[in-house]
Amino acid sequence: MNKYRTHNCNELNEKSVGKNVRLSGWLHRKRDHGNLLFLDIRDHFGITQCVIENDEKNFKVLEKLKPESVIMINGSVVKRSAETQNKELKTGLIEVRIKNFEILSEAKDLPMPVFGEQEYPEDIRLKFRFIDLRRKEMHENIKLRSEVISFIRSKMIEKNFLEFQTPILTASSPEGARDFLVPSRTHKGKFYALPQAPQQFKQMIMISGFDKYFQIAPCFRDEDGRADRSPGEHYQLDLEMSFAEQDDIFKEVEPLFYELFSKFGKGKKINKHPFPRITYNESLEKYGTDKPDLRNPIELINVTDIFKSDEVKLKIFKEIINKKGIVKAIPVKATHSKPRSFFDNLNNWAISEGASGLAYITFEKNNGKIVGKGPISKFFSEEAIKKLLKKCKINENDSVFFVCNNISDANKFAGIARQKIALELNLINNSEFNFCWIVDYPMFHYNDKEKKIDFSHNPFSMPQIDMQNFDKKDPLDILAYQYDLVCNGYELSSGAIRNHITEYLFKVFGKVGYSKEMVEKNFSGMIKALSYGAPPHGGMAPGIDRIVMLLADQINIREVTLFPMNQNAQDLLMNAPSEVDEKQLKELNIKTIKKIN
RNA sequence: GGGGGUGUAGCUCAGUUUGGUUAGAGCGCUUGCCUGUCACGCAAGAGGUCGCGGGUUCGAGUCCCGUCACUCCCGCCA
Repeated sequence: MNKYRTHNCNELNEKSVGKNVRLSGWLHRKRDHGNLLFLDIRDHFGITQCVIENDEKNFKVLEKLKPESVIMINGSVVKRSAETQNKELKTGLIEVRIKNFEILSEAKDLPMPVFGEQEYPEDIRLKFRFIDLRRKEMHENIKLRSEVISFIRSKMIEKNFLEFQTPILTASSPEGARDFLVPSRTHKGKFYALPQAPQQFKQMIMISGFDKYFQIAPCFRDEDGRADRSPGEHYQLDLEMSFAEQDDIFKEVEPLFYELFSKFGKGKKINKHPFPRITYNESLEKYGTDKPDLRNPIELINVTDIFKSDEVKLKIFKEIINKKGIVKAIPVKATHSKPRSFFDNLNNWAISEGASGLAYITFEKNNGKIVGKGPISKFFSEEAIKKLLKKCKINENDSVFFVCNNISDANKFAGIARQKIALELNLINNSEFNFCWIVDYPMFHYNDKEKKIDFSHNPFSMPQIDMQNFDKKDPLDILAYQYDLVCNGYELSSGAIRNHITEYLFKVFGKVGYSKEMVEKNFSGMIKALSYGAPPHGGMAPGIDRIVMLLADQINIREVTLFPMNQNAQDLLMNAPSEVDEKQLKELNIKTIKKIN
């Protein structure tokens, strides 16, 4: 017999009545009636009510014991009388009458309780994460994370992917995020880098002839945190396939996600695969972002023409249009019952977001005719109103918001406003998962600051053009076999078909100013590997943390991470980062410079 | 690196707009009472550098300046 327990705290039921049992767990909650004491004992599995009366010699000790102390109790299972049963609890039909007990570990006064659903400051939760993780919601989230990973792993193995580990200490490479560097002791003055992703390794696995690979891979990027992005490290389902085209990868991944979200999505509706494919340009045009929330029914419309014409006399917009600006309309249905304050508040919100405001027109029927209302309606001719209604596919109950700026800023802000307005109007159905692929990313974009062409995504992606015609085309018009998987406005994954032809890779890098020599130097392993027979290949890498976040219905990634760092990339529990001994630094040939303020 | 929000008891928060007696409530904690609770109940009590520093004022939790911490966002994230 196990020394600590005969049953866990979720196991006992009516059939156990009369048995002598031993339970171990945390003292969850005490209810002290003076001469009668109820103790809820909790473990990973559940809660069992235990009871003791004051004629027992142990009564006084238990009465004083602090919550969250770990105890082992011996007792007998008794049936509760009908009126004292607790239907909420799986073990609520019985209780354990305590005969004797042992305190296995005593708890001090708690910085935060485990019992209850009260919110607690995050720095305290992080500092005492081991207590926070005992709390029901966190415990469930982390359990879900484990189940999600197990599910993914078994599905991937079923699909004949092989799971491999790749190095954690590797080489720094240009492009991408800032690296975490690890100084080398044996090679003084040189550094390893933690991998931002196993990108080059997974390509080499294909080149090594393994056909399909996956890994639940840690990725390290020295970037600042966000609610949906941990600073420092995160996990990806890294996968790669040989002799695969874009559609082959989609076909492997779509059912995986469909099944995963069906199984763990708490009954939320999922759009059936194949998931819609939306081009990058179309996504920006319609949703103002490359990670659209398709639960939001609003679609942006370009109405620059209307504002350009003499039918509209709005001078500020015309000036911006003359400087290559555009006007994006955000048509919103059924706003007729909204008070003036609704529109004013949105305007104030826009200003607080750094925009100059959010212009709008509402419509109503007057003498059988639809007319525009609101501050800027006077600038519109009857004809302009007609055109607007037609183009935006709306009627007298609706309204249109306008954003006017240069193309990229107009799209970007219209995209944010689209989501804000939908949230205000409750247009987003939180009981569905809406997946789509964003495809046809541009290979390059123009970097305004540095006045040069840059990679807009992964430099190893295959351009959607023959190598022979590559130089004939404006690089900014070249698309890549590069795609994202998006769900409910979150980017879940990036992926690409890779460029497996060294000569072509040199050409591509050449466009952003890398000489052949620089590519050979910075990506020597990769170039070498591609030079001895590389299969065409591609893959992707969905973010595990974000998947679990969506499934757990959380908006903060720390809620699904066991031991996360705070926004300033500090581990408050382990005290990382920390200073190290002078001796350690000396071995590494490293001197720190004290920052002078 | 920049912008917004928050900071009052161990925790959640009120009080700050309009400066004025001894800074409050709930939960938790301590003590006492209580034999059927499951957010047990009842009573009493302890607990405060109002984030920190400076300033204005007869007087600052409240006004001003600075600063720190946390958080959200921008930048960054091939």
